[in-house]
Amino acid sequence: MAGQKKRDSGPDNRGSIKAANSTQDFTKLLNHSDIMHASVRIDADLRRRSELLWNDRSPGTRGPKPGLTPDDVVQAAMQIADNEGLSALTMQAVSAKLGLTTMAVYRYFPNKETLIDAIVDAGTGLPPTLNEPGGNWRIQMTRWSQAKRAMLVARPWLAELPFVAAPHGPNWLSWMEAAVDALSSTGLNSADVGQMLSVVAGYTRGASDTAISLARAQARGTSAEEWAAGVGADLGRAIGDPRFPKFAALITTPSGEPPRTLEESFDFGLQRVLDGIELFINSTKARSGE
Amino acid sequence: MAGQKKRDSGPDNRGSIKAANSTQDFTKLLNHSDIMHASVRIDADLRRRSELLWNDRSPGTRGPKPGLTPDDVVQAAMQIADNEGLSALTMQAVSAKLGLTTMAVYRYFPNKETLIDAIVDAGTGLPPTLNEPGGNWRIQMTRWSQAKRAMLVARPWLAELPFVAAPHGPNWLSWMEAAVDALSSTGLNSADVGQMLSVVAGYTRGASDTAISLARAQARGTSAEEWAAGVGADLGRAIGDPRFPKFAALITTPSGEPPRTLEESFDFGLQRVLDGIELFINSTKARSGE
DNA sequence: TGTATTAGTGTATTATGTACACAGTACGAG
DNA sequence: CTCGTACTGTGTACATAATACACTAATACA
Repeated sequence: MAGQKKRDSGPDNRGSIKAANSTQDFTKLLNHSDIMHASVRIDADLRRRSELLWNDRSPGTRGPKPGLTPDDVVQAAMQIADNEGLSALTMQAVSAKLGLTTMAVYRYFPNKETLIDAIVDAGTGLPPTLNEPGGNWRIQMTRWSQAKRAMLVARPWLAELPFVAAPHGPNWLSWMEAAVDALSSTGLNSADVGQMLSVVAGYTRGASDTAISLARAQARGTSAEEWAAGVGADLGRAIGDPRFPKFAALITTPSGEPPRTLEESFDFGLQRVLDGIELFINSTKARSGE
Repeated sequence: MAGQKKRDSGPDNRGSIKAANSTQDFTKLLNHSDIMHASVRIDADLRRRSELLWNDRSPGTRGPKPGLTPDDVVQAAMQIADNEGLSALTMQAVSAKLGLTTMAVYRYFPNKETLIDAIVDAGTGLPPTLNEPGGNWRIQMTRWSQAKRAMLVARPWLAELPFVAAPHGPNWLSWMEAAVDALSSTGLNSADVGQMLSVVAGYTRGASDTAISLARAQARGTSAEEWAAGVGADLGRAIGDPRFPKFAALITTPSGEPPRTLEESFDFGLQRVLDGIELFINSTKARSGE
């Protein structure tokens, strides 16, 4: 707590001051009309976490040199989450991997929550480059969505955390930037760009859940076959149950074509979503005077 | 462990046997072609949880009567999650609310994980009735999606758990049943119905994240204004940062119209998604004869 | 040079899940 | 009718984990 308070009250809070002035602008993005007051008290917990996430900690020249960088700690924590899952990510596991005592980790991150904020952003990573030659918004958003899904599947523990809840780190913002950039070429106004972004981002997140669940099972050592058999058996409880006739029929009716993979299914759904967006873009264009 | 093993090996495992026979059918729903083997070993952890979730525990006539029903325990646990959040849901809190010792709870649920499986399904509740007169698939799916979002917002702790991960309880299946029922009137084949379902369900889940995050903050005592100010300040870090020019422009450009509420924004996006689905339905109809 | 500052250690506390042994109760077989 | 078995609830004990606190040692600047 002591070290943390010191960091909190540092002189370096320009970010939040700047932001407070433009709060009302975000209501557009947040699409929430109740919140147009310019000087509401900011949620204290969020601000603290956000500052810890963004502020490069002041070097502080005195005393012994740290043996590690904060990024070393983040990398160790991420490896644990990758290899053994989020539940294995304990402060003791991190310190052991780093060859330190448990409490030494607290010199780098004031508590576990802050460390998790850090690995969420680090694990998110940077988006792929989208604006390659020959692309249009649709191709770019397809790549964006696929890349985001791949990122979530590669680190299934990311989806185990309350995700959209702030704080948002620089990597997360980079993903937003890339998508806004791609959607800007549609000619939509900024409100509609934000809207279309949230449609694609929403679909991407929600429709990745099944693949994320599989990835988590695989990280735990379960084979894809075992996982599928388990889910299948679970859903199979609908069969013969009078409460679920249509669903039971759905999963027992053979369809001619070979079944899609999870990824093909995601891509197929994504194209339906993009169809809907395209329809909107075209009708907006038509309406606003060709 | 002892009590649990007893329940595991009861004679009542018809569900899993039945399901094992039809595993290959689910591959269609799961859209995963790798998994067409009929007799793969089922993921042990999932099966145990699933059985505990579905099997009404055999009454067992001997001994003292239980003072409570399992549902009493579920209700108590849900109240705690509702009022104080998932992190306040401890076995001690549940037992205290019930007026029992901590270990007594273990007579009703062999471990915390199982209790959580139970409150997830209980918290999911039943879907609304969709097939009222004058509806079509689009109206019905709109209601379905809105209701599911409302359910998630009402119990934001549901989205804090790895959701799509099985086991799926009867209430969850009821939601599936309702959606499949609604989509059946489109004339799509079963594979496509499953596909459209996963598009709507995916969008619904993912696009609800922001509202869920707000709901969680509110449950914690943060006002909507504080939450929005915090998120706004957080996103505002993009302003002036050379890495995020487009995003910064997006959130600072004033738009003429009044901003949408979170709910309006969700609904608007949902209609774009349904537009895409409708396009697909129509083109499928056109292609297959008409 | 010495003092303030900081990195890392060691120990203690608290919260939590859960194993285990026991006490009391009530049904049903003898 | 009664006794043993199966079952509910209690009390205690323990392992894991987060983290507070006091301490040692190192090091740059006044």
